Formats: sequence, C-alpha cells, structure tokens
Amino acid sequence: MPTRRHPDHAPLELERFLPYQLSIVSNTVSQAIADDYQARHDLSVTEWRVMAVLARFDGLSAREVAERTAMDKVAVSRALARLVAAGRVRRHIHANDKRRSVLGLTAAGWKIHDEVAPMARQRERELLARLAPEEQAWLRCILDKLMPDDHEG
Amino acid sequence: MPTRRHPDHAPLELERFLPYQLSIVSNTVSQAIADDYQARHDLSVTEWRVMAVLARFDGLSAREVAERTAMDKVAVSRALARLVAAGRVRRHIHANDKRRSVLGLTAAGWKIHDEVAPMARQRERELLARLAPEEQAWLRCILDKLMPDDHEG
DNA sequence: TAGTTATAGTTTCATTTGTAACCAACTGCA
DNA sequence: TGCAGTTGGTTACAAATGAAACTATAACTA
Repeated sequence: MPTRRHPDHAPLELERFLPYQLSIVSNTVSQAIADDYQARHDLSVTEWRVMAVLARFDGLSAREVAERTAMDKVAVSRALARLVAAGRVRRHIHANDKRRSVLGLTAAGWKIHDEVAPMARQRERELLARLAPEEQAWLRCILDKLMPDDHEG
Repeated sequence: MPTRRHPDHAPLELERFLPYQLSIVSNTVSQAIADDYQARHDLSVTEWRVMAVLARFDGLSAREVAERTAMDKVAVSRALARLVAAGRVRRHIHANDKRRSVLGLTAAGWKIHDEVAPMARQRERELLARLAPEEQAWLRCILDKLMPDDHEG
C-alpha cells in the first residue's frame, strides 16, 4: 500500500482509540438489534426505547421518559406522536397538571413489547457469548463505572 | 412515584442492558471530544475522523478512507468536499486510475491535527482515569474482541 | 475491440435529527 | 389577584444522514 507514516505528528491510531472503538461496537450492536424489529414492526430505535421504558414504568410523563431514555424531549415527543397514532401507547392528561401527559402501553403495545424484548435479550446474549465469563463480568462492572452520573441505575 | 411494575411481561431494564449502556457511554464520550474542536475549528466528527485517518495513512483514496473510518462513502465524499474547500486536505488524481483520488493533509490540515489529536488523547485518558488499572486493561481487551471482524486492527 | 460488468466518487431527494422559538399551564411572590 | 419566571410539550426550520440514481473510468470477456 502506498502510504507513508508521519510519526513526528503523533497521529491517532483510530482502531486503538477507545472512543472510536466504543462507537463502532455500539453502532454495530444497536443496528443488529434494530434490524430485528425495524422492518417487522415499523418501529424506530427511539420508539422502541420509549416503549421499553413505559413497559417498566407505567404512567410516566414525556419528560420522565426523556430522562430515563437519555433522549432529548423533542425526540421523545416525536416518538410518542407516532406511537400514539399507531395505537401502541395511550396518553391522557395528568389530573393535577394539565401540561403533563400520563403514558402507558396499550394492549397492542404490550404485544409488540413481548415480541421484541426477548429478541433484544437474545442479541445481548450473543454479544456476551463472544467473551469469556470473566470478561463478561468485567464488562458489566466497567460500563457501570463509565455511565455518566445522571444515568446510573 | 406513581408507577406500576409489570413483572409478568419481563420488561427490559434499559439501564442494565448492554447495548443501551454502550450507546450512552459512547455518545457521551464522543460528544465531549467533539465539543472540544467543533466550535473552535468548525470541524464535524466525520471530518475529524477523515483527518485522523489521513494523518496516519497518507495517499489513501476516498474508498480506503471510508473503510478505515467505518463510514459510508457518501459521508466521506461530503466530508472531503468540505475539507478540500477549507484547504485542509489536498486531493489529486491517481496516476494509473483517473477515478481514484489521492488524499493527504495540507500544512493547514496538519496544524489542526496537531492541536486536536492531543485533546482527543487527553479525553481518552480522562475516561480511563475513572477505572482501576486492571479494569483499563480488561476494557481494551474486551473491546478488541467485540470489534466487528472487518474493523480489527 | 465491442459489449458487459464492476468500481470510484458525486449528486439528488427523502427522511431524520437537532436547535430554537413557541404556547399553554403551573408556581412563587408582591 | 396579577405579574415574572419556570416547566411540559409541540412546532418550525435548518442541518445532517442515508438510499438510490447517476457519471466517468477501468476491467473483463467473448
């Protein structure tokens, strides 16, 4: 290959650069999961994340969904608009605060959830299967530490 | 908080779900780095990645840049258009193949590179500083294993 | 060497995403 | 009350992104 090196400039080795590796691994994995449900259920990643949060915490407001998914409120608003239109999420208005919405999955939403969640878990298992049990434990521990403080469990 | 649980539906715990954690950590880190140079140098993430690759491998074609950055060729084409227009990358035509471009950083490109690369490295150090030395080693090892085959070093 | 197929790169167009402005409802306080 | 500031959520517009079509060159094949 006709390439010269420039050691004097100390160029970054992208393929050993952690932020880059993280981004590749993360995108590859997320895309693999998304491929499972995107075509089949016409569901975007953001929509699925909203559904996943509502599956765990019924009655959240849009802002709370945004907090828990680490998405910004506009993205959540758009995802909710589609999910409500598709009859997957029900939305009514908070009794004591008319600005706030009270969200939850509909029966149709649960049906999709119960199909997608196991697939997602399966993909996670496949990812971990590439690692030794010891490494799996370290990865969990390390990611917990690297999660920004405002998204810790 | 007025939320009910639905254990019968086995909802995903997003904050313990590896693909989700990866995506949060990756986005947070990449954004932190991007903030360093985006405003200062009017440089997008994709543009920086192209520059980083050209810093290491002088004379690559656009397709080879796309391979090494794991970006698609349209994104690379656009990034290159901006970089060339800004005088940060030079592009001439391959002697034996008039379709191919031969790319490299200009003096101005190197100047920016030599400012941004150390900042990026510093951010990587800050990320690793949150981990014990033992964990740092495991993380490197684990990410190498998780990198898709077509992007291994 | 004509005709086909493949490759490098760009352009076009539709979709997605992000930012800022916006509206409506709530809160605090004089 | 009534006005200032805040918060929940949507809308509008601009920038980024992706898929497919397109141009030009090169390679292969009969």
